[in-house]
Amino acid sequence: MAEFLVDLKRTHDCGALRAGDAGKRAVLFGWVAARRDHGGCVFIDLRDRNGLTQIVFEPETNAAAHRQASELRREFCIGVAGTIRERGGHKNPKLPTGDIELAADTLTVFSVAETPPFELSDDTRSDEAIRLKHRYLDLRRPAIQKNFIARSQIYQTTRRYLADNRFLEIETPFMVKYTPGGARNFLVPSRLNPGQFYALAESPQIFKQLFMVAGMDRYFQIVRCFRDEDLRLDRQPEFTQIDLEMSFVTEEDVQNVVEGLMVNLWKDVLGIDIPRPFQRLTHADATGKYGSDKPDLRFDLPLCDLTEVVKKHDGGSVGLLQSAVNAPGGVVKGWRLPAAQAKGLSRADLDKLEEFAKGFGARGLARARLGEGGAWAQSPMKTMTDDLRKAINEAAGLGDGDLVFLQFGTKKLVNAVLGGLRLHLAVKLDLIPKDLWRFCWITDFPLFEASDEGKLVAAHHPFTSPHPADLERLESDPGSVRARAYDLVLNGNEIAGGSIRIHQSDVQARVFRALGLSDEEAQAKFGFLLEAFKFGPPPHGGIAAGVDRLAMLLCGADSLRDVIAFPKTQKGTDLMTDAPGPVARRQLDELHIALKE
RNA sequence: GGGGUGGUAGUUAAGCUUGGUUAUAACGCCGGCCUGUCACGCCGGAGGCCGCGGGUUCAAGUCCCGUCCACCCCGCCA
Repeated sequence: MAEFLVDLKRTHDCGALRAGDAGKRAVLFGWVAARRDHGGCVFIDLRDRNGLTQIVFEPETNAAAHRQASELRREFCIGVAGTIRERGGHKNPKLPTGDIELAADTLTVFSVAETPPFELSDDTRSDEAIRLKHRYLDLRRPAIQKNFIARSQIYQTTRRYLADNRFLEIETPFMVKYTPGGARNFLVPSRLNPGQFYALAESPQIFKQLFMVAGMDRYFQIVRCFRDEDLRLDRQPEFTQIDLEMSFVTEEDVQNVVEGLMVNLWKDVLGIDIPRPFQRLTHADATGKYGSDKPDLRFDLPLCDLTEVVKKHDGGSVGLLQSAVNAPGGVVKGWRLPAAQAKGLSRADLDKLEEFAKGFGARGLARARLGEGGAWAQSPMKTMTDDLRKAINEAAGLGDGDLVFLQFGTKKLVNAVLGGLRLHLAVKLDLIPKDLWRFCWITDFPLFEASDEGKLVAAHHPFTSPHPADLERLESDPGSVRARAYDLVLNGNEIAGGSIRIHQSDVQARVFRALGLSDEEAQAKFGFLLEAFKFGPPPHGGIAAGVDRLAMLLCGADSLRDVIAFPKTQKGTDLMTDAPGPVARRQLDELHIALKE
């Protein structure tokens, strides 16, 4: 008797067979996706990662196999052998293999399966927690498998494209020295060095710059990074980046390489041609017009700066506006929602939006609906002078039935609220066109931003090169200095970020000083890099792109978790393995760690 | 650290506003029938610590307090 795997080798996968194969013998392996037992004959939908093939067991073909088939259940792993047959009048146009079926004469059950804990269909509505607990089953779903097939293509395309462009793939350590600043690090205790810790690398930043010092010229790596920060829909504590660095380049050179990569990815994964060059927006324009440094450009609806108008009218008798524009750095901005869209919002909806605004730390959300002759209805700012109201109507281009939202305060808050509102309502009112890929480079980021304590911190990282034209203001007006940094934004998602680095030690010293870092501190934190830069560093720059986010967008997935094989929950746990978990006291002792009582 | 949503058979949900007989349905599961289904169909059946702990009450899935878990957002993510 012929034995499966030994004599009966797999001849086709479950998505391969077509009408032209009729009459051939075939051996298929896979999982039982569905069973339809008619008593007289038994149909099995056999599934593997390539598709579904209908298997039919009939008593006249092989009575024993037919009997055996009625014992099959969902998710049994089986092998079948038989003859491929055209289905005649019973074709299934919904299946690529629907013209044929395999009339099985031989069946083996490799393993049985318990009833799955959730429905394994593509459109399963089962709670994600239970699917994560049995992730290996969730990963059997064709819709999920499709994501990982696409993700694999992303790796293939990236390696081919970057190799073609003379990049070397070189690895960097995950276990590194802790350097302060930036994301919180996961720490790894050192058994051999009591009281000492490694950090898991949040990025290969410093190492890749050292590759440039070493003359590697062009480096890339598809690399895991670790950040111990709170999770989001689009943020996991360990994530993958396409990290690259190039010597003797300007920002345009780096951007060209990345644009080429994106064009190749969209072509290979989706078969879509993305036009080049990508749009470019300065950071000032992006935050000014859209209130965000990662604007979704699939729709416009820009914000409008009303600071000067309000100033000119001295607050228009509205005390809050008056004090807002008189405060240092205070701005007033508005956002117009045209009448056609605004009519979809009831008064109760607007009240809910106020709660939404408060979520960003706003004290409220002033809004008005334009009525007859530019009058404001449903507005809390009753005391506003007609002059200011008219001036705002004109500045914001307000017409009959339009809604206008006003926000005042610090630039950061105003942009967060109105930019957030713009996005929130676009989703709610379905204003975002589908199947649109709006890539955009955000350029000219500020080099520094103010920390909570009012100190300057690096907006990107401390090795980012200042804009040469702004160098002279590094000491006198550091807040105005632009960085040679750039982000690639796609449909409102930051998918890559990078910069031209500092390679002159005098400039680096001035940046450290601006950051309030003494020579000793700089030496203690980044001494090895500064030391390396004494030995002829080339001008260089690079970028890192988030593979998980790219995969999410390319797959049309709603969540990063749908494109990561074994993702963490929002609390950073793994529901399948139950990580993180406690360890024995003995292990802690070995690591020289004492638990706080 | 803050705000919000949810947790009821294996799964997905209803019931909770207004406490009151045996907690309801669909899918799945088990048994029977069925030779052309493909979300097969028909008949029958089993399946529940209503997340957990406390409280109020004659009585709690339902009201109150606490807690755990999952998800979304803000802060955070150089």
